Amino acid sequence: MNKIVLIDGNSIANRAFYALPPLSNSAGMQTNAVYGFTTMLLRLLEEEQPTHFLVAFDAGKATFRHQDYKEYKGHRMKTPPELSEQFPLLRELLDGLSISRFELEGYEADDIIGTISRLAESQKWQVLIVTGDKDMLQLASNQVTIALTRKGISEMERYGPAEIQEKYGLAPKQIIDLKGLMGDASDNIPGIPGVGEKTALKLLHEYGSVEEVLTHADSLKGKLKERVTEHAEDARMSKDLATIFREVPVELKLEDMSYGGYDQGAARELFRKLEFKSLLERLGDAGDDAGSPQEVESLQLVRADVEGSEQLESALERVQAVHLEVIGENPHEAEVIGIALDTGDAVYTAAFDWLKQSEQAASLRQWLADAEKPKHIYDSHKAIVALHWHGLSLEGVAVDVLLAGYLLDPTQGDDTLSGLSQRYGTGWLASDEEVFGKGAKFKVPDEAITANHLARKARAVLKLAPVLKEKLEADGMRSLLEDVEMPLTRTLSRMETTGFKVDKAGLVAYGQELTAQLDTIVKDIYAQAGEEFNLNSPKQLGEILFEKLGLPVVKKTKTGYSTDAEVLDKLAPHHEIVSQIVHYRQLAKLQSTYIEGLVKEIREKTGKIHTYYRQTIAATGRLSSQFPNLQNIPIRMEEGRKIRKVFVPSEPGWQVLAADYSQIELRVLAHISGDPRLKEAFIHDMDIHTKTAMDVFGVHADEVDANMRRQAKAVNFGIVYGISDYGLSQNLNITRKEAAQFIEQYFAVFEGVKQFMTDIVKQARKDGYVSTLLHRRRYLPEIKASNFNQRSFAERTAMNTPIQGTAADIIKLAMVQMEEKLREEGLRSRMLLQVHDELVFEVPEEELGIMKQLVPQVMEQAIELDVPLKADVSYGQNWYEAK
DNA sequence: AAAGTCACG
DNA sequence: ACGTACGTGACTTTA
Repeated sequence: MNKIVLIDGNSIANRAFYALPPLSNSAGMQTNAVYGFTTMLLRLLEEEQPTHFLVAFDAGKATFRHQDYKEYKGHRMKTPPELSEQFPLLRELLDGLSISRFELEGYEADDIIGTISRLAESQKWQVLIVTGDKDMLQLASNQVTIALTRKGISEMERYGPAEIQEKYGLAPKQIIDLKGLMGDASDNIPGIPGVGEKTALKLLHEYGSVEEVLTHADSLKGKLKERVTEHAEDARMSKDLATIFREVPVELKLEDMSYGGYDQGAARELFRKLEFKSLLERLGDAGDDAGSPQEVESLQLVRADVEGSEQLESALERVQAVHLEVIGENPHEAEVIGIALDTGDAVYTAAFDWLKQSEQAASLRQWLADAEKPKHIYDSHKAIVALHWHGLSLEGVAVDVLLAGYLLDPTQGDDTLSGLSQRYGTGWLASDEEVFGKGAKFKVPDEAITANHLARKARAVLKLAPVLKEKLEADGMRSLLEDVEMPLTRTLSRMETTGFKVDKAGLVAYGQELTAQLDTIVKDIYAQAGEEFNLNSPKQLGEILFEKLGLPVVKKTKTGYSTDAEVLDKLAPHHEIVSQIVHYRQLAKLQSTYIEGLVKEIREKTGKIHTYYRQTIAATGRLSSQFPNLQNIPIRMEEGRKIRKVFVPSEPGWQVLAADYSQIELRVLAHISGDPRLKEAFIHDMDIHTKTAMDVFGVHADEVDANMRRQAKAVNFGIVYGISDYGLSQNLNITRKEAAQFIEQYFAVFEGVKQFMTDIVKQARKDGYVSTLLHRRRYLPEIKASNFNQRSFAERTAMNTPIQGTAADIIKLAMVQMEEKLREEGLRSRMLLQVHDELVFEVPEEELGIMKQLVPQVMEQAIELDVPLKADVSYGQNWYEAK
């Protein structure tokens, strides 16, 4: 069957113009409307596969409508020149892509489209009209669908008669009556004053048409009756104006609109001229056509939920890759919309509802949950968590290509499936952004399009898995993936779905205390400032401090005065207000992030907070925590630390148990550097900062005062961070010279550490990367930069990453082993959190004895180093007490 | 969306 | 001479 796509050229160009940033070519000519138009064209060509295609434009200023009503479109703003000068380009583009276009003096694009759609309908063609103009809905029929752009242009909503009925309760024809009653300010169509969409719909639902409404004007009440009677003529005229004229003398024949694809060479030349880089890439510039979207391999696609559940059942044993489409960032509240399974021969797709509920999907659900059925996947973590909340489980992950990609290069920018496919050359895959849109424009497209995209994702996973696995093997990270990261995914999922019980009332009560305190402080600050201002605005605060009160400017930011804690600290002696501001900042932080923020994250049903750990974010191999971040709950200041009191066990009589590694990073450093003195210190389990002070200052233990220990501690931090005299001087508030001396003294004593630092930088320069104990890698291309800053940064990173990363490796090992132990021993205790060097559990009373012995033991024995690892354990009624 | 700030290890 | 300590996430204001 023939299918024609009709585009309302002016409408779409307008939308694109206003929706997109003002992109321009090197000649300074704005091209955003053409660009937006082009991406839409390409998408329609690909997704609709039309046999015919036409773009209609408005022509001339006056149309037949102006003869009836001079003010028609009277108030409309002039088309800005930045847009009107894009129309010639647009025409050129359409010609270049062999897409027919049409315009006719005296008629608008919608009249042309109305006429052509009528002709196409009479030939029993399928018609898709693309526009931003709701008036066009009047053309909808069984054969004619209207795609309305929403907000931008990437999002389209399709309307047939059924959708119009659903949305307005009207037949397509009645759209004209709707407009007749309510008018249209943008076209300067009056309608009946005071009648908006609500009233108009009510009237139409009752009487059906403008004429009938007018006939029954007498039975209306009050003001409405008055208005309808008075403006009857306006209504009739408005309806006329809104009626699309479907008898335009279009000399073009339907056959003239046939579309048979475009010439790639011509398109390339056009895109080059217009400087559409991303579109050129899609075409595969530089003569490389392999990855262009027009030439993707065809897939044998079976919609298991609608046509082939039996086929799938018999194919299940051969499925190699699975893709679950999870919508949303937070898997604890995410929607799963569909699944795709790839055997290598065919891809089977299904809507999630079917997977979740259909009897036909029972064997598929079993297969998903079967640890003995290996399956490749992208982001098993997200899938496992999202599925959990729907009562489904996923086991038997063979290769998680997201994890594999992360290990191969944790700092690569784009770790989406599409990005990985491109990087590893396994074929072109549309990005989710292209298919779904992003931000406010995000929308799940039609089922067919979605199924296709999901299928292609499953295929992308299938192709990537062996490639990435081989690379991992070559780089010595197969075990890191299979024995650490993938098992950890399951452990994390369990921790997250278990969640941490929170005393909501306690949180709210503390919030009220803070509100009262904040109130007082704010008033005080305003009084001292002599005016009220937005304390949360660094800009306004800066004006008060540095202009009104004349305090010295310590530091500037890109945009103005700096007012951060360090600056305020220096300003404190100058004015009383400063310490108040510091206090305000502290409490405001608690209130917004840790009271209000956390309250929002408590699940109604369970009274728990479920964080989501991200396993593929940190460049060093650490985890990160989101929604909410439970790795940065206050502890350093007592006021903040109190927050931890609301984190309680989920069962009565249970306790919170926490165990943290003592000095794990310096112990790791002792191990990998082999420095004898550092090793010695840990073998004798000495206080490392005191020991450092003794060695650096050359004094006895009893001669180390608090200040010396503090300075030594800062030096140790500096060592771990990749030391620089400048950084240390900043931290200790001393001169760079003094800092440099400290460092020199340190290196004189800890020669092994010094050696390690120089070696690791050399190695990074030679190999281009540094590694952790478990062979985790981080590439540091900037280690060769000529820019001092870039290079220095890379050098510090080279020193820090093996330390921080190895510590991350170790606690990951401990977590996996801990989970195993709990299962083996049949313990009911549950692991809840990881905070980089700390694990938190909830423990039944009767397991307290075993757990306070077992947890540190597992942590300490997770791996054997040249120095002992040490973990301290504590427990209490809540997280605060476990200190 | 970026910048500034601050919470944690 | 150069001028930053390493790694994260959340909130608020502002452009």
